[in-house]
Amino acid sequence: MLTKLPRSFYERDPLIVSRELLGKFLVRRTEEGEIVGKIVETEAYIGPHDKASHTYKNRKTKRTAVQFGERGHAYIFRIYGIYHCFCAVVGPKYVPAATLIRAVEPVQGIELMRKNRQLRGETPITELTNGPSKVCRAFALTDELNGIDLCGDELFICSGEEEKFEVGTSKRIGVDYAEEYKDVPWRFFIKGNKFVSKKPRE
DNA sequence: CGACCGATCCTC
DNA sequence: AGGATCGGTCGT
Repeated sequence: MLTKLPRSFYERDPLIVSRELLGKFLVRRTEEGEIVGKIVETEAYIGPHDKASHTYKNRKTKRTAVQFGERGHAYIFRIYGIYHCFCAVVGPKYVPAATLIRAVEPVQGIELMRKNRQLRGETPITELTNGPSKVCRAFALTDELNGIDLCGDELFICSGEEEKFEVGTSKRIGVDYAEEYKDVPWRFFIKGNKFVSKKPRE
């Protein structure tokens, strides 16, 4: 039994939301079918003070605009020209913050995920969605979905069966330029889960 | 306007 | 270890 998260879920402290998104289910509906994955890894980007955040110093551009809007929408941006990352806009109103979905555990629509990923040979299932851009490929998340309401029916997040797990934390990945914010423990993951992406460097 | 670089991933 | 590939950002 899956229940769509209400907007109020997203309208809280980004660090709380990032941690609580673990174990929740990301659902994507396309014409080809439904794709579901359990969120196993997230990162918080808390906005104006966070030097790793796209909205550091309240930077508002065409790209970051959705982070300044209503909470509970999708922030999807292009990275390295060819890949995408997917975040949920979270936090108190008017503060541009987001939670990056770094990895999910495939639950439903696995063949569709494989097709969307367009990989050559037999890829182990653990490699399908264990990274932010891999999730976007598998779930067919592109620029067109940037800004979409996660309280709608095309892309949303649900709570499901209560599950017990230990939460691990670490520094965030790929933000070593962020000076005093590069080592803050704002990456959250389900301990022992096989679908978590690479570990950060020491 | 030009140069540089990234919340990444795949292939060599 | 290197390449893909393009928009944001900053310096000239």
